[in-house]
Amino acid sequence: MFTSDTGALAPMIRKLASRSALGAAEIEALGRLPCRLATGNRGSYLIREGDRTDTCVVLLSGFAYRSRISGYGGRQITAVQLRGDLIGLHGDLLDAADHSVQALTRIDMAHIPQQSMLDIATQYPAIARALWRDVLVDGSVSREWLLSVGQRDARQRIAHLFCEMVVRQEAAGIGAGPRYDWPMTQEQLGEATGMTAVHVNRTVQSLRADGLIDTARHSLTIIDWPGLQAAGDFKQAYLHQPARQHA
Amino acid sequence: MFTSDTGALAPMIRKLASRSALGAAEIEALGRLPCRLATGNRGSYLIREGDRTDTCVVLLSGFAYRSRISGYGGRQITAVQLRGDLIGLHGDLLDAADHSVQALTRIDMAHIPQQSMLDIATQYPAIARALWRDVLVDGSVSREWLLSVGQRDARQRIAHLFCEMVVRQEAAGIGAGPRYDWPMTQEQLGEATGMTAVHVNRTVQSLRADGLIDTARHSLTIIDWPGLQAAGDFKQAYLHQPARQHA
DNA sequence: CGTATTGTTGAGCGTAGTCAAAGTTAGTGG
DNA sequence: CCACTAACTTTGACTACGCTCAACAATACG
Repeated sequence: MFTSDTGALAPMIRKLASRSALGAAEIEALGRLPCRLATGNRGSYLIREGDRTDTCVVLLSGFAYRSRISGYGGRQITAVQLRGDLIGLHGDLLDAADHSVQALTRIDMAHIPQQSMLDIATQYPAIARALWRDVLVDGSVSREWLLSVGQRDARQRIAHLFCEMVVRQEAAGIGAGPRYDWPMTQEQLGEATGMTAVHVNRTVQSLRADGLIDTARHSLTIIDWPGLQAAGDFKQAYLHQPARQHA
Repeated sequence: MFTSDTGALAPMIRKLASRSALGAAEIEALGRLPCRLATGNRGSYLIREGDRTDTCVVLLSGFAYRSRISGYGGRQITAVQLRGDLIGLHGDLLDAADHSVQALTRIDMAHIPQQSMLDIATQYPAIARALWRDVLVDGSVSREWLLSVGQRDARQRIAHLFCEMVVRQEAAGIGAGPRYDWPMTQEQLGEATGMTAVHVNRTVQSLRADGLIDTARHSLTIIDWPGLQAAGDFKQAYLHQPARQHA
């Protein structure tokens, strides 16, 4: 069931190691984690709200989003995850998953037994620190999203999310051009920013008209990076990542 | 500097033990954590954005809030913390604090060296699990706030926050009447819900007029608990706590 | 090539924001 | 203990950002 597929977890290890100091022993131990590989289609659930599970999931390729739905049917996307991201560290620590995670594109993922994660964290304090750091950064991103939705206007929200995705994709080693993968529909962009799809459309058009970006179906092209950052009130400190290289 | 003040950390231990299974050894070890006690006045900073610290803070009494400020001056309160809550587990795991934490009332707190927390978590896996669980619940609450601000209208947001504070105060063993401490001004309530103080005021008045609550300067009285829950679209599952007793 | 999904446009509306001032409560110092 | 001041709450009039509804165009996909 769970095998130790050498190299499969590389995207996760790369991410952890890029943010925390890990020695050869730790990296090797992470590589030996038992895991079960799987793929998912667009829209498929990695975790369903209410689920009880004893594994956690690592996204190996593609994009996914976390969401929760209000009692009146409004869906809020609370985070976007990309290659290397750890998802559902909750495992059996919580009674039930409090939100869903769904694939935004076709994805590859790995399931790792929760107990193995806890064990490896106990055995290697450096790994425990890396996992803690990872979760703390997720919390910081979550707070920034709340700041955006609570305090910024439509234009800033959209531009800010564009900036975040660009910086995170670069950090994850996905694309580096002015052109980036863009996995979300305008409807989903609205669910992430607390806006309707119609208003998202008008806002994106305004950013295009101002020469900041260009969009095609599944891609986002950055035309004026400083301008986009300014339009989105974007300061990348909250991502706790090294600065984006190209101007 | 750091002493092991027996019993001082009781509110934190109580909270951890109420959510996770901890044995006598773990509870004793938590009680032996070195800590430095301090008090703070309303408005004082427990953590300031940009700070670098090697301690984490435990709130022993009173209320505090986390906030981050946009480049245009908008302040978003991202969480409210009460007695027993762990604050700033980040310590030296992150380069710098990405948000501030300020006292909402006069508070008592304890500073614990970050390294002591990591050590005790390494030594006692059950404590590691309890701390993980604590952080995961914080994440769930954060997502719910994002859902509120992104998808719910003014009335729902305010009512929802009232409900959350009531349930959490009960869980923390603070008050149990229909009357609860209410530490926030309407201005702050607006900063928490992404609304202006003026609109908060009108919304609170509407909840009062509908016979759901009553408010006085520093207290909130629940008149119609089921009605308030309905008005706030409140389901407490996201708090991952036992159900509130009284109807 | 046909159909479903996604993106775009327009008109009208409503929730929440803005600005400004008055009323009320709490806190402070004489 | 009272007077004064600062902080907080309340009210009113007006504005505007973003929503709703509805239709149509373009694109992806089977």
